[in-house]
Formats: sequence, C-alpha cells, structure tokens
Amino acid sequence: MRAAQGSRVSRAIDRAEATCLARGGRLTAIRRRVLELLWESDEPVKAYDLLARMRAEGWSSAPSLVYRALAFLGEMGLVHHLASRNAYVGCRRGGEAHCAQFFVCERCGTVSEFEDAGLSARIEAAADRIGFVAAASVVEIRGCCTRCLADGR
Amino acid sequence: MRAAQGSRVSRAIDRAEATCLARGGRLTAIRRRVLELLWESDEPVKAYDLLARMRAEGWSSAPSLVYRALAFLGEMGLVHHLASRNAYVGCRRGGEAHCAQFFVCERCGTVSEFEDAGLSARIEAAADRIGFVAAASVVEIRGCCTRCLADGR
DNA sequence: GTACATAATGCGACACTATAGCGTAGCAAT
DNA sequence: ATTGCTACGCTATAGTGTCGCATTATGTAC
Repeated sequence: MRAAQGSRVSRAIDRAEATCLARGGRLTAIRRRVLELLWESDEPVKAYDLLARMRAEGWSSAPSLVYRALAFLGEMGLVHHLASRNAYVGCRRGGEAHCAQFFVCERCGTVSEFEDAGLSARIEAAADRIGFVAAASVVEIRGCCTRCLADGR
Repeated sequence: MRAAQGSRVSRAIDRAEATCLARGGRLTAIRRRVLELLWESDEPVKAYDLLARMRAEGWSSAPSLVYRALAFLGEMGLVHHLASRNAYVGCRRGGEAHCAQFFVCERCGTVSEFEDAGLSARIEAAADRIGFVAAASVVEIRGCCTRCLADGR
C-alpha cells in the first residue's frame, strides 16, 4: 500500500490542480507540497510539524509559509481543519463540497474520518432553516474509541 | 431580561452545584464565578477575557486559574469548548449530557446555538455503530450567517 | 518584449492560547 | 501525627496563529 501511495497521491494532485484552476486559484509549489504531506500522512498533521518538514526540505521557515498554504487549500476545499486538535487533514474527496465528519478519541488521540450522508443532509437542513450557509463544515465528535474502552484506559 | 438575569443565573448555580456533587466534584468559589461569567455573557468568552475579569475581581492572575476551572466545568458538562473560536460557552442545560450544536459565522464571528434532537440522535447512532462513546460532543458548523449574507459582506 | 497590476512569498516581530512543573494549604481518614 | 487527596498560587515555557512590509514571481495588456 505504501508503495502505491506515490502514484495515488500524484493522480490526486492532478485533480487538485484542476480544482484550483476551476476556482481561480493556483496550486503553487508550496501549496502542492503541503497538500502532498497531508495526504501522505495517515493522521492529522499539526501546522508546526508541517512547517518542520517543509523547512527540512529547504523551504522558508516562517509559520506563515504553512498557514497561508493551509488557508488557501481550505478555501479550495482540499483540506479540513480539525479545530479540536489544532490539526489539519487532507480531504479525501479533492474539491467536492462536502461535510467532513471525524471521531476524535480524547484518550489516545486517534482520529477516524467517517461519512454519514444523512448526517450531512440534516446539518444542511438545519442551516437552511435559519438561512445560514454552511461552508466546509467539519463535525468533530469527541469521545473514547473502541480500543481505549477495551484497554480500560 | 437583563434585570431577571441575576436570579436566573443564581437558580442555575444551585442546580450546577447539585450536578457537581452528584458527580463527585466541588463547585468552588473560582469555578462558580467562572461559570457565572460565562452564563452572564451573551456570547462565547475567550479564556484570557475570563482571566482579565477574574483578575479585576481580585483573583489570581495566572492562566491556570481559568483553564483549570474550565476543564473542571467541562468534565461536569457545564460548559462547552468552541474549538473553532478558542472560546467557551456556559451550557444552557446544566449537567444533562447532550450534544451541543453551534452555527459559527466566519465573517462576523456570531455564534448561535441550536438544538436538533434528530441530529444528536444520528451522531449517537454513528458513534454506536463503530463502538465509539461520544462524550459531550460539540458540533460547530462554520459558514456565513443571514445578516452577513444580506450585507453582502 | 515591456510595463503594469496582481498574486504569492520571505521574513521578522508579535499576539494569543494553553500547559508544565513545583510548591503550598486545607481537609479528611487512618 | 501521618498520609493521601484536591484545589490553588505562581512562574516559566510551549504551542499556535497573525500582521505588516519588502520583495519576487506571474499573468495581462499594450
């Protein structure tokens, strides 16, 4: 799986580039690399970890390097911001507007993404009812995961 | 409404105290005051704003003063943490476990709480399905509120 | 190709948010 | 008295995110 990851990510990057162009944005080298790093990770990545990796690869070392890239990618719908952990996730579905949902274990920190169309629909409906326009909403459900429960942790 | 607030909050404090006792916690003076400040505010309050008010009232000025109180109140189910804004909200329903839901306008910052029992149920169901135990989950739906849309902001 | 406008980046300083660590005080049970 | 526990005071520091301004790249119109 690890071996196939390179080409999978690279195909995804092509789609991401198209998404950006369609929305009037440019997937520059920095932004592309940040997106790749997010996609290559199995779990949410923190901004300063991203920054450290970028720095190790020779990019500028200022925080705004990643924060600007993350802001852009967020607008393009390519990354989600997990506010409860101050971490960022590459979106599985490059560009399509959708409602991301995550279970966040407060004991071990594991984050699992899931998708419940009915849940998304209900959130959209609730927003509609009060005239609120939901943009890239991220539902973070905090609690305790199966493994931690089993371990009695 | 403003005039009635004092006694309303005071009755709520009595209930909160009972909730804490029932859960084996103590609603000390600091914790009580922090909770009151949250309840007295019409909108989410940031930790350092709370700290400033506490300091003005003569309490210790260390950040941990409020962070500890907030952590405790969170465990008791008396406050919610709005991670997307780094702000805290006094829970309308003192102590009852429930799933809080908020619309957060990214333009003007306004936060409106709402309650959709069906949404809560669906989240619980999704959690059950994967054996995840949701604890005091907070759903934050980011987007744009009616007023900002009307103003074209 | 040149000039211009715009977008993106480099960089430094700073503001804001949160936690760690350690010591002390009070209270209750042994 | 000793121990264990919880809450608190206090300092330092870690971690997270933003702003402003100069500079460089990129696209567009002439």
